[in-house]
Amino acid sequence: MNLQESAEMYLETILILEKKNGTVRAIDIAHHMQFSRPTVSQQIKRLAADGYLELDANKRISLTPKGHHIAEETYNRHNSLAEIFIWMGVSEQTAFEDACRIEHYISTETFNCLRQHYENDRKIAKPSD
Amino acid sequence: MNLQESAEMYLETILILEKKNGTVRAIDIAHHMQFSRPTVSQQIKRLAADGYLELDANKRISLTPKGHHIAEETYNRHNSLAEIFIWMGVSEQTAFEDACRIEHYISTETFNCLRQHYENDRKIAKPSD
DNA sequence: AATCCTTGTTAGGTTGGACTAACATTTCAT
DNA sequence: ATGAAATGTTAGTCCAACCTAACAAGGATT
Repeated sequence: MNLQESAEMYLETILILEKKNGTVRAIDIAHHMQFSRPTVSQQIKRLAADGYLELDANKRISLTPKGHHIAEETYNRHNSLAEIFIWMGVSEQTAFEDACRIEHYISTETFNCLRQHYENDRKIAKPSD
Repeated sequence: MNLQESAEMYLETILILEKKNGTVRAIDIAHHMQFSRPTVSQQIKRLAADGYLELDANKRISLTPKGHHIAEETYNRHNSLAEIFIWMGVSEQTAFEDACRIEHYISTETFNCLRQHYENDRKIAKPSD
């Protein structure tokens, strides 16, 4: 699989907008990601061609199972990483921003170890103790 | 400052080669990074123009203080992150590979919290305990 | 029905960072 | 000292991912 950061960001954004609005248009993605309409339009076309999403007759965007899977994975990773960083004392904003970049570069192995470590550790003590 | 990943990688590589060989040529960088000679030649020119390194009469490359500072920072971050990941149970290879990508995207704040956490935690117990 | 606003698309440009082919220069071995 | 090998540079290409300008299509209002 191993998509580029860019594609993962689009898919994650679509998932978020789906949860929030029920339905997703290109313009919503453009607003959310702060990209121009043409840029989003092109990327949507590419992601559709690659089977990550589909457009209905009204240009509503929906994730295919393949796209949904990646979106969920990215979304979960993002939130988990942020949670861990916050727990370690990072400010909320920085934690989310860093998580958003790192989520695309961390391997499953390292991510799992990090989460495992966090869960074990949390049982014993808060870092402030 | 906030250099691109690419530039940081060049500077870190130069530092490593400096430590290893004493002196650094473009070809050594090309071999180490697996890039073509022209690619390295161009990037060296750019980094020199931006004041990160200098070339002597024999085209030997040396980091300016500005370049050295970034190289050291990147290098340390790389090694620290790898160390932390390994400590959490990640395999050596994955730890270094992930660290190499993440080092360019993690903020100072998050990096510090991570390292702080690691150091505190290590005093108490190894993760295997 | 004509118009306007929103949304999407097309065409073409820019930038960063890689590439190959070809040329230039330096170094080294004989 | 000369010819070959190694190294560096120039010129031009490619690709991903962004951009703006301009056009196209649809719907709601008057």
